[in-house]
Amino acid sequence: MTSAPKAKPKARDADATQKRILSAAKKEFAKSGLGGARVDVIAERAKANKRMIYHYFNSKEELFQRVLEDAYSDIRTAEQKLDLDHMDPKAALETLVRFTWDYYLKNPEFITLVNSENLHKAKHLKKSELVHQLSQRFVDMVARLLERGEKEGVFRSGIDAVQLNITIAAIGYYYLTNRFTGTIIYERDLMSPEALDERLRFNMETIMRLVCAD
Amino acid sequence: MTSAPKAKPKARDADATQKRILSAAKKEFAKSGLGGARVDVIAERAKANKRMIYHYFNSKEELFQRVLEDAYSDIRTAEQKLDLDHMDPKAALETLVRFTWDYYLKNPEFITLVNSENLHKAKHLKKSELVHQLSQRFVDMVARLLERGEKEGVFRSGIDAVQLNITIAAIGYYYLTNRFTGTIIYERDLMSPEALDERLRFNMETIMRLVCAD
DNA sequence: TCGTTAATGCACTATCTAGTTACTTATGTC
DNA sequence: GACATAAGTAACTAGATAGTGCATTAACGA
Repeated sequence: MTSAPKAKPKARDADATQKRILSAAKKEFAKSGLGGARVDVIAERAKANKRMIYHYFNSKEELFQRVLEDAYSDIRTAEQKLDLDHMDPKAALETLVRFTWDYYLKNPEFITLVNSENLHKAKHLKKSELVHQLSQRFVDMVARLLERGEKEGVFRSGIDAVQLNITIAAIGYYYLTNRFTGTIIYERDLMSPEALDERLRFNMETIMRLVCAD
Repeated sequence: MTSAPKAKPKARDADATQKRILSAAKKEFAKSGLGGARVDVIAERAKANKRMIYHYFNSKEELFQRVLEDAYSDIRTAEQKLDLDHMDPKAALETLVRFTWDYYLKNPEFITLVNSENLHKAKHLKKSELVHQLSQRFVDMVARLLERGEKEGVFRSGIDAVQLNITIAAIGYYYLTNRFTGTIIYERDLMSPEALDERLRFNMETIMRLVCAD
């Protein structure tokens, strides 16, 4: 019989549904920001009912907060896995610069989410204890690296770990987040493979010149 | 007599009204982004009627485009006034780095507007012939500076003007646009006068080490 | 003084959107 | 196998929000 395949009763799976919602929300928030994101769009893309979003996450803002927390968790976890403590200082620094660039490149939502959160003065991140802890660990890791390099005489002394972290992030982040206006202003395709390679090389040079002893 | 000052007939002044609208729009767009901005709020803050906005600017998007164009015009005009061509190359470069930082600091709306425009893939800026021309002049100015410094032997050779421009902007822009999440992650007040001074010094060092001959 | 044009104001609408109410259906446990 | 609980759905609402229709009034030249 060719009877209409009657919307199958659909197996129930709370975990899977939450994951689908989070994934859809990440995309939508990244694309349109917190304000521009549409709850209905998230529901549709998650193949869930809008009611489910409120069932699991209470409100659009709490959902955003959760998406943001997960995004920070992901990058901080990946950074820890670099295991910089067991590398030669120069190599470790190069690894960090390259990792940061690659991560932004492969996870463009991260950048847009952070932008959106800053537009809202970080009011969601403030509430997250988890992010707090992860950040601490991250800064410490870079501080140890600087200390080690200094002791070995390959890094200059007196470099502040926070300023360095900000700078490493900045030179990759800015290039990528402003790629659309950048393409117009500089009349150059900033996203071709060659352009991306060139930028990574330039960034590497910038940081090594800044940090390494003369 | 204490008669109610009967809403005075209000002198008509097309120019002044447009300027008030543009100024209010800049604030509102910077605060909430294109999507989050409310036309009613702009009207109220401009002490104009909402009808006026549509009378002069046709739509919310066209108003945004105009605000954005004006913002780019302003910074590019200010840059030209630096008159870098008549300064010693090193001093000129320092001047540019300091100017860029100061401009972002004193015009925080500029940053937020650019962020918002990039969220929308620069579709408004694409239409602007003016911005196109101004950008060209700006890149040329820095290219001349690099050339001059190279000839005098104070700058390294082979530095790309576009990459340098992007980097100078990045290290200031990122710090300021992400100051809210940054404050949380680094557990440090990034906006105190001392912190701002320190950042400018760090940025100056970053750029000079990158550009100057060893 | 008159008439044309441009500036201004008010009230309205069509549409959208976060969040909810009230319901149905699957799942696993005793 | 029935009961309790959690997963899922559809239709609705109250409030916003971009954009308009239309009437009114100032400015200014003839």
